[in-house]
Amino acid sequence: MARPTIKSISKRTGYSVGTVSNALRGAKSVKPETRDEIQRVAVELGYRVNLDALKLRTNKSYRIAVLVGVSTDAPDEWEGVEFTRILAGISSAITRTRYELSVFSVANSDDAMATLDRIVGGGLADGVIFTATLKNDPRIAYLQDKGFPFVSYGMSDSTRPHAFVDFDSQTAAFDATVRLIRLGHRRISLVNPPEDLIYADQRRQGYENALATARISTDPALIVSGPTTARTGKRAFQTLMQLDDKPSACICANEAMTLGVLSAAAETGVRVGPDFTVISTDDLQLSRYFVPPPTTYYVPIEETSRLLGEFMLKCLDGADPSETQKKIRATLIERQPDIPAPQQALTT
Amino acid sequence: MARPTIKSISKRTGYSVGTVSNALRGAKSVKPETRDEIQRVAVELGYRVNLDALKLRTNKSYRIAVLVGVSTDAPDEWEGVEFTRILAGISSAITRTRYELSVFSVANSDDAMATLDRIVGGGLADGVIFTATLKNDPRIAYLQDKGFPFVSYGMSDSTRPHAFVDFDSQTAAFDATVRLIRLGHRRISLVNPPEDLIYADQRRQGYENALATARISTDPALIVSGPTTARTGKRAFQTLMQLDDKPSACICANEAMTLGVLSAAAETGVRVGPDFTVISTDDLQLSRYFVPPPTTYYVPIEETSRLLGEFMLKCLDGADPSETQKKIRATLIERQPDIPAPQQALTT
DNA sequence: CACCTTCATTGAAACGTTTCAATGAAGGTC
DNA sequence: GACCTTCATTGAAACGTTTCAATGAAGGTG
Repeated sequence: MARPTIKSISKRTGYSVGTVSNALRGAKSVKPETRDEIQRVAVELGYRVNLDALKLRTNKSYRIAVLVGVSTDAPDEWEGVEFTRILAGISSAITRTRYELSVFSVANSDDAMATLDRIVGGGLADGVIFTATLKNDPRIAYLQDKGFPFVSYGMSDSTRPHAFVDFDSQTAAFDATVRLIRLGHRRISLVNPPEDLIYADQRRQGYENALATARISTDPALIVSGPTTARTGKRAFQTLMQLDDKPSACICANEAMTLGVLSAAAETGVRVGPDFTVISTDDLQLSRYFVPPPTTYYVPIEETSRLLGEFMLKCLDGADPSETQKKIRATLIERQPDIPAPQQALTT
Repeated sequence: MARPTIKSISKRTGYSVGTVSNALRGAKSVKPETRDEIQRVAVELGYRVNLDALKLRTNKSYRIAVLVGVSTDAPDEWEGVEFTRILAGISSAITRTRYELSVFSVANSDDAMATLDRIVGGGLADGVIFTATLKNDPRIAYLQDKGFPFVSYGMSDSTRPHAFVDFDSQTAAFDATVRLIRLGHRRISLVNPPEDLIYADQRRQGYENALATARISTDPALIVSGPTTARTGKRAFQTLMQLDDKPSACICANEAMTLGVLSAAAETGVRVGPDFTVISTDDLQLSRYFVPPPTTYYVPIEETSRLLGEFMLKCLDGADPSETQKKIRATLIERQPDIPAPQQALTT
């Protein structure tokens, strides 16, 4: 028994396929009773629309592409991004629509561009979602140029407005820095993601603003950046401990980096807490299990990702960018008592 | 300028669409020179096959569905599964084929079954990949019943053979247990995933075999199971420390659980190393940054996942199950010196 | 009653492929 | 030269939708 089609329903009810099609989509032109009857029969027969035919006809793909970056810089390292959550968030937003999620795994920028070209040129999706916006992001330039709908996780420096969901890194970094200054810290390190990411700048800005407000001079040596992995965190800590004037605290960009810093501190014999303070930024609430658990700025990734999906739908509906932009504030989770900065510099 | 179709090529070359279609697929019935000419023009025009039309006609979807489980039991907890890697692995296997990846996020078993029904009944994909096989897995029963191609990550207890890639949990658990016994441990705990998972049994089997070989009696109180999260690890450790006869070591099912155990140990004041030994199982090489870094059994998830993709393609090609089954052995990574078990029991 | 509107329905074309029976040209055999 | 094969190509149907101009019935107006 073949899969029921619009034609089966037509035959069964006696209405033409045109009417059936209209009825199923609830068009106003169909008499309510007719519509109900047809829909009833459709359910009875277990009818499901054939997406391929639909797509062919309408030239829509009913598909949302998600670009998943899998870095080849550090293939063995965890980057602290839980795509499961991101996908679940997007997924929950598009449940009950006709849309499906297509995932494209990309290794680098060239790969991403080639993939976008396949998607746009080949009609593989109606819209794209991607993360980690760059300064002068070529993906955004390309998609805006093509007029192809997209939502980015992370704002951009593009002059033309577009849909995005962003974590307010600047405020989080500002708050974290202020917090440390209040505790008496003067030498504060910023453990940052790669410099070509937009949010690296946002974090730096927040950090520097806080220092400037407190009239503390900035020191470039205190800012370390690299892939958002534990390895980077570990190396960062080791490098910082080589300085003549060592920091007494650091602010990490994500959980993986925090883990690396803690690991390096433990190896070096630096006691996190009394000697050195670590502040994290969390996606997963994972850092509460670190030793010791650091104070953190938390952003609920799944909820955030749901917004990505919702904005995507709005975009596809032709919504104005102003309706599809949102900055998310982090929640502070205090895990360490407010230990004041050590009175004398670390001597390691 | 619209997207070029087979018809554009037909017009341009003068050959009929039928010939063009055949030529593009390299059918033998087309004269080589004709074929070359058509293919040249196709490239020239930037022709790309319209997948929707193709699918409609052939009734294939050229799509592989991946079920991503996102547990709602512990929505806030990290389950230690990096889907990015799994997707990247599968992705790399199907690059250069016509297949694409569709991701379906499912919350629980019912959800998974409903999703499968949509996929199979709606022709949303040609094959399915999913993880974490259960005892008496309803997904496997359903798919085998429908004769729908699938590859599972994890073997099953189904009586009919099917494609799978599995991590050899039993051997890893056996080896870990033997290792601890050699170090003098007699009270060894197994921190296990939920009991309905096939690999929970495999781990238990390996563990019990090792104990039996050493003529050490088993104690049900030493086996704790729950979602593969840090929370479970933490609670497990706390529970174990309530026992009169406490264990001196434990074997965790994944990195998240290990992290939880380490966290609980630190809070309880138990010194991991001298007082208590932790052995982990790694997907991500993340545990090397734990404090202290535990010895671990590592399985390279990305490579493993590539196999999932390759087996899927073979299945779709009608390969025999015997060609699409593989058990992966873990690699031992020793991170702790071989500290013998403490001579006297823990007193916490 | 002739005419116009409104409303519900129909029928056919179109989307871009694949597939397959039919066509016709070229070459071989007797 | 009549007949049969082989080979390359053609033309049209089919896949399951949506869309839109056309149809016709019912109701309203003068």
